[in-house]
Amino acid sequence: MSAREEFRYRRIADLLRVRIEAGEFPAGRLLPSESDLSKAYDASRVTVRKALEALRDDGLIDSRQGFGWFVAAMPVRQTLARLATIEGQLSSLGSAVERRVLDFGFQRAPARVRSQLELTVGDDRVLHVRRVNLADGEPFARVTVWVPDDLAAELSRGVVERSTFYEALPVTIGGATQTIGAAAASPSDAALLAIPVDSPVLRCERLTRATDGRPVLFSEFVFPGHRTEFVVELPQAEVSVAPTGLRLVE
Amino acid sequence: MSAREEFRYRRIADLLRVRIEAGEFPAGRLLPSESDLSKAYDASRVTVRKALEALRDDGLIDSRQGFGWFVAAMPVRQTLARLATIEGQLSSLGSAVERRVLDFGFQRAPARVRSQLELTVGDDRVLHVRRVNLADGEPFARVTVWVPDDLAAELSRGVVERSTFYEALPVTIGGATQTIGAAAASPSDAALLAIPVDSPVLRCERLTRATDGRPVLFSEFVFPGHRTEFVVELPQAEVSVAPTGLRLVE
DNA sequence: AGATGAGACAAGTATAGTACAAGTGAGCGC
DNA sequence: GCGCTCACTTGTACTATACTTGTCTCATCT
Repeated sequence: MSAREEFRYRRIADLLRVRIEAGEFPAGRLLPSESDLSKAYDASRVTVRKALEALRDDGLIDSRQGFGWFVAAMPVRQTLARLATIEGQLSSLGSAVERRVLDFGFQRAPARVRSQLELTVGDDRVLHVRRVNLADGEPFARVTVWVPDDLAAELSRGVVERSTFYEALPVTIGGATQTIGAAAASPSDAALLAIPVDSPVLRCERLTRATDGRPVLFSEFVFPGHRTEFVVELPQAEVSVAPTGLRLVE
Repeated sequence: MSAREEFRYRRIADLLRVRIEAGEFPAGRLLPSESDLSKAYDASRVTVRKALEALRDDGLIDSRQGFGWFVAAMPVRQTLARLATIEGQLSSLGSAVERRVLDFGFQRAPARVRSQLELTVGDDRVLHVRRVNLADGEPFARVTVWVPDDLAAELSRGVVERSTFYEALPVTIGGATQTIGAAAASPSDAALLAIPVDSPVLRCERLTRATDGRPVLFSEFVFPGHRTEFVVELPQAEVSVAPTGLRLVE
């Protein structure tokens, strides 16, 4: 029994969180009533309430007196967190994550990278890092990253091996645009990922921007198709949770 | 057990919206009176009124005291089914979209579909539709869809060919979870999509839920890898809904 | 001392049902 | 034509009920 679940309300909160994040209750949807939940989880209303209040503190749900508990509209950050840290997902599942750096050095940016990072021809020196990520000793991704050199001053080969770029960069991440496509494994990627040449792979490109909109990171990921897949939550337009009797007065 | 029902007025509003958008009431046409509707839907006039007022807030209908409720002259096109229907993106880009239905019929759900749609072994009849989507005459997707049969009563082969499932289903879409993976083209898909066998394809599964959380649609998409890729926006602070879209690459 | 269980009560919401005021339009008598 | 009635409509306001959350009190257990 883990320390997190020492208390019943903690355990119930975790169970509810899983159900909500699994999409059983879309944003705006009412949860079962406190009395229903207390019956379902065989706990008192006090305990169920503490669990719900804990989830409200996390911003996952909200409530209105006489109405009920409903899922808050939030899912964007959730999605970013899940997509942004594939390594984190694996490590939280107990896998031993290892980053093996193959190339590390400064060079002039290839044309595609230069345009994506909005660099000029004269000022196009970038840090180029190519590495393989392994989970439990098995390769699961080949990652290539380009960083403008003025942001890469603090980076060393050791830092890149130990931490993610999002942690190592001296800027605050504002967002990213990612493309996901299918391709056939190139001979070099096939060798790195221990898969046959031309077998299907997921190929992703991601352009990450700082909060001021400046592109700070261009990365390419290649995942073996048989081992990986993306999960995307597609929230629908928010349902109104305003009281029906509410009306604007002049 | 208490699967708490969604609010009646919202359910009635959904039913009326479908009837209006299906053209049962042309623009300017009077709807049945509130008392008629309350008899027809076996609900009180207060409830019917709330449903109508919800539709008025959406700009779909309007009312005049002593006259009645009528369909608005220029009904605001509902932004509801915005869930990245690829067809919509293509048609908005000017491509001629065509849906060619290959299979259409009722059958028992395969085990995986049954569990995803949360059906029981006794109650597992589903509508199974397989089709090919074409843009400008070129195939760009093979789509297979399963719908619980109680939701498929209104669907016909013609409806499926003319409209998207999101428009045709008599429920309001609440959200969806989508997985994206890479695979090798099967012989049948290769033939349908006019690509070589074993060439890389994007394979997506999507479970769509109604606003009350009930799974209403399970679909599988296969896209040729060389022509298509997904674009995912990962904003961190913005509240904007970030739709996931599929983009054709040249 | 804090987590939990059980309950009572207040306040808010959705719905059903009823009643009445006010607006609309068709049909009537003139 | 005009004015009127009358049936029907929406707009609004209540009551009542069942259900919900919000907030207490008190007891029990570790």
